[in-house]
Amino acid sequence: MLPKQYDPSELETKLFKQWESAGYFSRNAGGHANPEAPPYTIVIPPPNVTGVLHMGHALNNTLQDILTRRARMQGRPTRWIVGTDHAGIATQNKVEQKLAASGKTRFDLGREAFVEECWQWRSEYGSTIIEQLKAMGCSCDYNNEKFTMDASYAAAIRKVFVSWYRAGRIYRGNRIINWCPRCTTALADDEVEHKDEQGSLWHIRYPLLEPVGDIKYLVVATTRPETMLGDTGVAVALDDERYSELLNANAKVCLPLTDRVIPIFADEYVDKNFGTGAVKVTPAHDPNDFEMGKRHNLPEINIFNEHAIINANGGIFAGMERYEARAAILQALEDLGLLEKTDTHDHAVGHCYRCDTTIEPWASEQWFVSMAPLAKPAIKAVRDGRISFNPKRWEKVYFQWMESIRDWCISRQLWWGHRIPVFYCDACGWQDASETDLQKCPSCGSALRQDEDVLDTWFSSQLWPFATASWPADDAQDPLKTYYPTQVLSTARDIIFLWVARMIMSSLYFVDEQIPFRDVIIHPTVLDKHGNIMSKSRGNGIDPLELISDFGADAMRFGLALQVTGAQDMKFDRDKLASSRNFATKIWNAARFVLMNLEDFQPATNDAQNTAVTSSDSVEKNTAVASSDSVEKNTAVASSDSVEKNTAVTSSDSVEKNTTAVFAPVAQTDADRWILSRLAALALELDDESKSFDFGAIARGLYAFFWNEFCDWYIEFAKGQLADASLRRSTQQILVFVLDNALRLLHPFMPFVTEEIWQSIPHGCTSPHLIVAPYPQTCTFAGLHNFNAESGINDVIAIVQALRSTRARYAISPKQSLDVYISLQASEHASKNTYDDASKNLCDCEVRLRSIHEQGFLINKLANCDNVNVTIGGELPGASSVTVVNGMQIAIVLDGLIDFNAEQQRLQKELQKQVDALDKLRRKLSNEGFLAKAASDVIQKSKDDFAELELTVEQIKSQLAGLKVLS
RNA sequence: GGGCGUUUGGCGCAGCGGGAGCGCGCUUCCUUCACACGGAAGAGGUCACUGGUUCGAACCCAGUAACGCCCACCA
Repeated sequence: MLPKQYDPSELETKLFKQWESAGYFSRNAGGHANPEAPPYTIVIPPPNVTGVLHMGHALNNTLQDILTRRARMQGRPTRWIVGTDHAGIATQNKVEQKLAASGKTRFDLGREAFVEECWQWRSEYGSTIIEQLKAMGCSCDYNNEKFTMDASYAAAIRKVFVSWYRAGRIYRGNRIINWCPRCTTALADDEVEHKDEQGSLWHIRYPLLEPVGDIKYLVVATTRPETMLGDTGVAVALDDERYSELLNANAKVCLPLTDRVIPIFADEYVDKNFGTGAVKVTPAHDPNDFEMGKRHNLPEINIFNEHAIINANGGIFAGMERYEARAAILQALEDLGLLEKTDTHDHAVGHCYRCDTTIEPWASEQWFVSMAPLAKPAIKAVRDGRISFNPKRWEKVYFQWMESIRDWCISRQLWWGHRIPVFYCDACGWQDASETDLQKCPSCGSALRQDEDVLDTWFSSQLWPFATASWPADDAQDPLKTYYPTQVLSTARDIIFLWVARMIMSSLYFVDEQIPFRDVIIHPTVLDKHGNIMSKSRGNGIDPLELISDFGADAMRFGLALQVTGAQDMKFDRDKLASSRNFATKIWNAARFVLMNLEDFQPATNDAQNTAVTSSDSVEKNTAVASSDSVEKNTAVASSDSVEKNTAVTSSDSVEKNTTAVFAPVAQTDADRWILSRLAALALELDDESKSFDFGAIARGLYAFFWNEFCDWYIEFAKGQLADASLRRSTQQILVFVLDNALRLLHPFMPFVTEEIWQSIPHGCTSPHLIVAPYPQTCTFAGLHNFNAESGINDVIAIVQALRSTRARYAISPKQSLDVYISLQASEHASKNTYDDASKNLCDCEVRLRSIHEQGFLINKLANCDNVNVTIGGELPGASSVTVVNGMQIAIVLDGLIDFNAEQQRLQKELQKQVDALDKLRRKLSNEGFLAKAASDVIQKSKDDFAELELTVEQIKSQLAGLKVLS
C-alpha cells in the first residue's frame, strides 16, 4: 500500500538507482529492447563542462527524456547519448580565474601546465551538470559519457581538419576578425552579439597638406575616434561634388596627432548622404575600411595590442587603454580646434558572447573554413524534407542564414582546446596539416613547429552526432551503419547557426552524405514571469534543482512540458508548478483509491495477450504507427474500422486481444465502457504523428483524461459499482487496467511517480519496471471506442450536474436526498442519433430511458437522490425545479421549498438565452449561401442543433406555463 | 533596413474557418471512508485595432499599433 503522502524527494533517488543499476539506459534497455525494432537515438546538446543546470537545460532535457522514454517503452533500441563540451573560452576563463586567486596567470604556468590544470578542473567539476541531469530523471546512457576532448574525438577532429585542408576548404588568411580583448582571441561572426548603444558621432577636421582654393580641411565623422591613429586614407563618394575639387587637385591630408600624410580618394562604399560624406579609412580596424584599403593599396597600421591597448604605432598615446585613448585623443583634437561637433548616434556595437566585452575589429592571420560549398547540400537537405525543423518556421531562418553564409573563422588564440594540426618548418618553409603529430620536416629534416592556435569549440561540436558514434571507425561494428542518422535534435533557437547548421553541413560532407538527424526541435526560450530573459546579471534565474526539491522532478517536467507550444518564448513562474505538483498528488491518491479497493482482486488472466504484448510483432506495429504511412492507418482506426469493431464490443463487451494489459477487463456497465472508450480516444490523440512534438497538447490531454474523466467521474462511478457484488470484480479490473495504461502513457512525462505506483499495482505485466513496460498502442485500443456508452454517460453526467446545480441554487444540504423525475422527449426533426438503433425518435428515447435507468444507482449515489423516475414524455410534478438539457426535463421535487418567482426568473433567462441561440441558427439555416456552400455534415449538425434547441425552448416554455398556473 | 514571434476573462496560456476553453486567482458551499496539493456549484471575455476574403472569421488575407526576438559592415 502506498503511503498517504507522496514524497518525491524520498522516492526519486531510489527509483533512479533502480533504473540505472538494471541497465535500462543502455541501447538494449537491460534486455528489454527488441533488437529488430528500428533504433532510436538522440544526442544531447552537450552542456559545457563549466555548466550548471539552468531552466533552458531543464526544459530541453525534459523534452528529450520524454521522447527517449517513449521510444524505449515502444521496444526500440534506444540511446540518449550524453556528454560534455570542453567549452574553450568558458573553461579557460574558469581556470584563469582560479589561478588569479593565487596571483598567477596562465603565462606563469606555461601552455602544457595550464592545459593540465584545465583537465584537472574538468575532473573536479566537469560532472556537476551530468549529476543534475540525473536529478531530473533523464534516462541518458551515462555509462558511455562522451567529452569533446576524448582521444577518439580528437582523432575525428584531426581527420575533419586535414580533409578540409586538403580539399581547400580550410585556408589561412589575413582578415579583419572580431577580437575580444579580454579573452584575447578571435571570434566567429556569429559569436558576436550586437547591441544597440547610444554613442556619439564625432566630426573631426582633417587639415589638408596644402589648401585647395579656400578649402583648408575636410571633416570626417566617426564613432571610434581612437582608430584615427591607424588611418591611412580618407574616402569620399564617387559622385560627390563637394569633394571633386579636392580629388582633381590630388589633395592630401595631414593626419592630426600623427606625422602621417594620407591620400583622399573616391570609393563606391561611401554614402554621400551620411555624416559629412567623407570617411576616415582605417584598414586594420574596420572590415569595410579593410576592403577599401585592398582596393586602393593602403597600408594597414595596427594600433592595438591584443588587450586593445594602443601600441607603439599610436605615438604619444601608446600604452593607453582604448577608451582612455579615445578621451585623450578627443581632448587633444579639441585643444587643436579640430573637433567640429559631436552628435549623438545610436549604433550596434559587437560584444563577446562569452564575456560581453566590446569587440574590437582587428586585422590578423586566422584560419577560415570556406562555407558556401558546404552550405549548398545542407540547404537541400532541409528543402527536400530529409530534415524537418519543428516548428517549421525556423527553416526560413536557417535558409536565410545559410544562403548568405560567410566564411567561418575557426582559429582561437587560446590554450584549452584542439590545437590546429598544422605544422610548419621554419627552416625550409614546408607546411602541412597532419592527422598525427609530426616532429621532423619531411622535406629538410628540421624540427617542426605546430600552429599555436586552437580550434573554435563549435568546430568540435559540429561533429557531435557522428564523432560520438565512433566516426571515423570503418569496421563492421561501426555504430554509424546501424544507428545513424539520429532521430531528433532538440535545442534552443540561439544555436541554430552556431551548432545545428554546422552539424548538418559536416555530417553531409563526412558521413556518406547522410543527415545527422531527421527532426530538429527548437523549443521555446524560458523567460521569467515578466517576460525577461533569465540571466546571471539580472539575477532573475530560477534554479531547476530548487524546483525539484520544492515540487518534485515530475512536477517540474510536467509543468515545463505543459507550456511547450509553438510560441518562441515561455514565461515561467515557479508558482505555475503548483498545479503540476497537485496533479502528481492527484495521480498518487487516485492510485491509493484503486489499491484500497483491491483486497479481493482477481485478475482476468489471459496468457495469449500477455505474449502478444512483448512479442516482436507488436513492436513492428508500433513502428508502423511511428512512420509516415501511419497517418492512414491511424485514420482508419478512428473511422470506419472502429465503427465495425464497436458493434463487436457491445456484443461481447470484452477488450480485443493485443491489449497492453495482461488481462482483458470485462466491461459490464456503461461507465466501464465509457472510461475504456475515453482511454482509447486518449491513446489515439497521443499517437497523432503530426502532434508528436506538441508536448503541451499531449500533456494537456493526459491531464484532462486523468483528472477530469478518470478521477472526477469514473472513480466516483466505481465507488457505486464496487459496492455491488455483481460488479465489484469487473470494476476492480477496469480500475487497474485504466490506471495501468494511464501510468504508461504518463511515464515519459512523470517518470518517478508513475514508476512508484506501477510497482505497487497488480498490472500483471512481466516487465520489472514501468520504464521498460510496453507503451500502449493505439491499434490495440481501437475496439474500445464505444459511442453508445459515451452518450449514455454524457446523459448521466448532465443529470448529475443539473441536480447538483439545483441543490446549490436552493442551498439544499448534500445530506438531504432528492426526489427526481426525468421526462425524455425526442425531437421530431433531429437526425442526431448517438445510438446504434436504426430507428429513431421514440425508440431512441427508449434506449436512452433504459440507459438512464441502468445508471440510476450511480445518479443516486453521485447526486444523493432517493429515486430517479424516468419517463418518455411523462408529466412532471408541479412543485419542482426543472432543468432542461439534452432533450431531458429534469425535475427535483421541492415540496414547500420552491420559490416560484425565482424559478420563473431563472427559466425566463434561460429561455431568452436559448431563443437567441435558436434565432441565430434559424438565420443560418435560412441563408441560401450556407445551404449551398457549407459542408453537408456542418449543415446536418446545424439542423440537429436547431431541432434540439427547438425542443429545449418548447420544454422551457411548457415548464414556465406550468409555473404560472401554480403561482 | 530585413525577417520572425506575441496581442483571447484579474494573471499565465490553449484553441487557429462552423458551440469562446484550461490552469492560477475570485465568490458560495462542503472537512462524506483516494486526495483540502481536495470536492461541488458559480461569477468573469464585443478573442489589440482597421479593412478585406467567405454563406460563416478569435481563427484566412492586407494594413495599423504595442511589446519582444533575430539578422544586417551605414562611417
